[in-house]
Order: sequence, then structure tokens, then C-alpha cells
Amino acid sequence: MKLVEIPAPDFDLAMTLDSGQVFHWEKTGNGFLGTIDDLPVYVEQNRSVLKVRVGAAPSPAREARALPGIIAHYFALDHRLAEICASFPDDALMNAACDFCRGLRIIRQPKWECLATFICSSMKQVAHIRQISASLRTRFGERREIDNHVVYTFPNAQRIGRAFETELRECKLGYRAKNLRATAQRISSGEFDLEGWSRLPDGDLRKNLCELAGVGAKIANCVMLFAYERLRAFPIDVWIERVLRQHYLPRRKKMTAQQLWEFSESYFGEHGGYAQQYLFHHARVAKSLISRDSSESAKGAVSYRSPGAPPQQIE
DNA sequence: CTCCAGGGATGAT
DNA sequence: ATCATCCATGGA
Repeated sequence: MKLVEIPAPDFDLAMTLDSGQVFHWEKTGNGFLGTIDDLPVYVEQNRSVLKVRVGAAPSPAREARALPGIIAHYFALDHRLAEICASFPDDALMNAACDFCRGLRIIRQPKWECLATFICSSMKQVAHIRQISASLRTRFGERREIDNHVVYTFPNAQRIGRAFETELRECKLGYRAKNLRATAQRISSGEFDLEGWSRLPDGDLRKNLCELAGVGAKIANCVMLFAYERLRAFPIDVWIERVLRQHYLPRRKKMTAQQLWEFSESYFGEHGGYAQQYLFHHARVAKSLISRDSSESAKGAVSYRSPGAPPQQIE
């Protein structure tokens, strides 16, 4: 069993793993247990150093690559957060979210695992998604041991594709079971090539993803952002929609989802996905900033639009 | 356009 | 301790 220390400046492991982008890491002791692809991993953070332990040798392909490289790649330690933040619009809410989310990184998730998990996420909240992820893993994944714990890999598309729908429903998937199974089958058959889609421009990638059962615009954007490193992709869930309507578009009543999205992509710019993640996490933790009632502007909250740069390109 | 489908955590009373 | 609410795709 290897133990490795990896420098990780400007990184907040706990916040990153608890920011609604990944759902299988379990807190234990001073760190977290999980998997990176098929590799069982324990990771803890002491100041700006990660201490990492991995379990039994996984797939042969993984062994070729040095562990520090695997860790640094997965947690996106190469992302230049200062430059990313500097590219955000300069408004008070964005700046507050940036300060609040210091060290939060958008990590590089395996494509099928990310896609499958977000298909399961529709109409579910974070706590549920974590349960579904754990159920799928323990039921269909491969058991791995690390320290004195057991973790399970995420089942591949072949395994999900040949599961019975009733088995998937037993993992609390509900009506998502049919979608997940259908998508798994189309991928394992070779009809769709998730890896090959890496080379597509954003628009084509999004269009392909949306053809999969259970994938709409929001989930497609999540997969683009969290698995394809399309840092401009801007998923709009209810939290972000509240932020947009209450802080960026106060008195605009009639706006379709499409118009919201077009505004966001242009206003937040080339790293809009990072901006979205920071606004999302900030809003979820600092709930008082956001009113649940989307019909009114936030009570007592000022508009955070910067006076010089109001969003005006809608419609 | 509206309505609904799973369902457990979360929040409100 | 019960009751309402949350959540976002797809089909009727």
C-alpha cells in the first residue's frame, strides 16, 4: 500500500467534494474514501498538502501512470484559479462567491460515471443522489479494499445495461431506471462513443448528449462541465435560476429557460461553469441571500449588477 | 399549455 | 410527530 504526499496549493478538498459536482466520496476520519476510476483512494488534506493512500492494484492501464499525476489530474490542480476568477464579471455577488469558494475546483470525472450519475440526479437532491450512487456501486460495482474499509467502483455501461429495470429501481432510481438502462445499452453497444466526443465542439457535444435518454439541457451541461472540461458550460438548476432572477435580472418577469441560459453564457464568459459552481455553492451554504419565492426580487437584497455593465442582451 | 411519474431528506408547523 | 416541499426529464 502506497502513501504519497502531493502539494496542492489553492485547493480545498472538503469544499470541492461537497459542492454538488461529485457524489461518492465518504468522509472518514480526517479525510475521504472513494475511487478515481477503478482505483480505491483515501485522501486527506493538511494545509496545502494532500496525503493519499491507494488500495490494491486496479486495472493495468492505471498502473502505468504515476499516482501523483492521477491525483493532480482528477482534482484539476493545474487549473489556474486566480486567472479563472479574474475572468469573471466584476460584481459584488460574484466577488463574494469567489472569496467564499476559495480553493473549490471543478474536478475531472470519468465520463460514463459522471453521465450516469447525473441521469440519476434529475429531480433529486444531493442527499438522494449520494444514496443512489452508493446503491449502484455496492450492487453492481466491483469491491475494493483500502485500509480497513471497502469501497466499490462505479459499474460500467455494460454492467448497468444488462441489469434488470427492477434491479435498478431497487437502487431508488424510480422512473430514471429506464433512462439509465437505455443509455447504458446504447453506449455499451458502441452506438455512442463518449471518449470520442471529447474532440467535438461544445455545440455538437451538447446536442449528442441531449439525444441520450434522461439527458436534457441541464444534465448535458453538467456532464460537459464535470467530465469534458468545458468550463464555459453553464448548468441552470433551481438554485442558479434563483440567483440569476433575484440578483442579476430583478424585474424581468417573462424569460424562458433558453433566454436565461443565453444571458448566462454571455455574461459569465469563458469560465462560466466555474462562476456557476461558485454561485451555486455560495447560494446553497449562505441560504439567507436567496429567497425561495422566485416571483419576487429577493427581500432586502440589493441588486448585485454592476452599474456599468447591466445585462441587456436578452431578447 | 398542463399534469404527472420515484421517493427520501429537509423544512415548516 | 405529521405534513408539505424540493427536484427537472419525458411522455401523455
